[in-house]
Amino acid sequence: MEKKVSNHEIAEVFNEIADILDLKGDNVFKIRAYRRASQLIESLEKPLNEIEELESLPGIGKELAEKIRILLRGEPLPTLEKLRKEIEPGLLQLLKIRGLGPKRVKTLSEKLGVKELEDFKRVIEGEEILELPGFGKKLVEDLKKGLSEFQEYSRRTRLDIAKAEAEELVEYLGKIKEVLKIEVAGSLRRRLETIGDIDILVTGRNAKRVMEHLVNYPKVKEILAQGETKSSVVLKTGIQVDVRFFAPKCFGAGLQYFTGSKAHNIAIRTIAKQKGLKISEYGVFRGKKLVAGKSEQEVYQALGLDYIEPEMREDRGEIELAREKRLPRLVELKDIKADLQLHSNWTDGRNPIEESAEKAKQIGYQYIAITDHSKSQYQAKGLDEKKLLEEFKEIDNLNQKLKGVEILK
DNA sequence: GCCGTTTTCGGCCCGACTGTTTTCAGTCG
Ligand SMILES: Nc1nc2c(ncn2[C@H]2C[C@H](O)[C@@H](COP(=O)(O)OP(=O)(O)OP(=O)(O)O)O2)c(=O)[nH]1
Ligand SMILES: [Mg+2]
Ligand SMILES: [Mg+2]
Repeated sequence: MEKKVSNHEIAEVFNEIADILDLKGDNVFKIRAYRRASQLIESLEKPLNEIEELESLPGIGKELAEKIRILLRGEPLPTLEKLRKEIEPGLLQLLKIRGLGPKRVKTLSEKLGVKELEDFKRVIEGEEILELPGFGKKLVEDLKKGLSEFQEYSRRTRLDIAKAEAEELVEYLGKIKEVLKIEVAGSLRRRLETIGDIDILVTGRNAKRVMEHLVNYPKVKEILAQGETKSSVVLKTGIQVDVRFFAPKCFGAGLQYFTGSKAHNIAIRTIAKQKGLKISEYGVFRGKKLVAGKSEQEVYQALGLDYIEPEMREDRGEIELAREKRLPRLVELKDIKADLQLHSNWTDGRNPIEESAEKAKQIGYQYIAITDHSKSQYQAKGLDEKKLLEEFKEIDNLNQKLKGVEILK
């Protein structure tokens, strides 16, 4: 039987290639091409082996398509095999430590013979490291913190957990009068399933005051950076929070930037450039003149694009659709008309049927279906014939009683 | 490595914060 190679595995390969090239100091644009491909593949819903024309994917050309085909066949990739021999493989994990990028890892490797994590743990406690160019006392202290976070926390957080954490922080931030408006941005706003960090955008009168308020949040464990427009902290849960402050006149451009994704940003900035414009988080500019920035709609409009919902901003073809006015309408909560899979407290469900029906009506459902287990599922308190008929009777009665929602059985 | 109604070669997004820097590299968003 043929071994199935997942999109994730292929994305990992391209990311590893990018990391190795980075350590070797290779061409930054080539590295970006590998990283972009990795990100794209990670975000695809369809398995790569079901995609007819790999070259039609944005950022996938002849070379990468061929490499994907090799990997899909389950064969080793010569490029990767060769690159792996050129560096110490143990160095790759060091890149995940905050504060350690390719240049510093390279220095540690060349000057102190660091080959892997264990070596780094040793030299970070020693004196030699302070002799290295660019490695001062403060940096070494920061790297120690980066190391302990790397060992302590998992890399990404589930959306629901991050969302709750973000809402709590937003409420706290809003307490001071200098804050006018707060928006959650980044992958949380794009509703990815997992979140790398919480990105929050604030507008108001006094940036300094806002940043002071942020670092005084009781759940802050560590301050990574605190500047005039941008600060980063780590919460006690290990989740990182990035906060950016903007004046109201560039709030839209700021939100557009901070929502991302990175690939989407690069794509729209490239389009702007072709049109003789420049986009940054401060607005859309023609020369020095600000032409858009108050709202996100303005930003997209300035590029001749329809507004793109955050959930679609992944540079997977949404920009082309926006240009052609062919973007799909996303399903919203109000579009959901029914729930056809509900258990009740007649079996293993938590709520009485009436409560579920009332709630359904409240959130705008037209009908629900009760699908309790039958007696073949005795471990889930499945109903026998007699009980089932009794339940049907209750449902009939409820349907008489309740208006505006129907219960199916 | 990718890409193109300005290009098939020569570009490739733009900016903030920090430390050790005497003018900016490195890392990160
Ligand atoms: N233009 C531009 N914007 C960037 C870049 N890196 C990050 N951004 C913007 C877009 C991102 O969505 C946003 C927040 O950065 P993050 O690193 O937190 O990424 P994001 O939240 O998308 O994903 P995450 O779940 O945190 O890994 O900042 C960049 O290199 N260029
Ligand atoms: Mg983020
Ligand atoms: Mg972030």
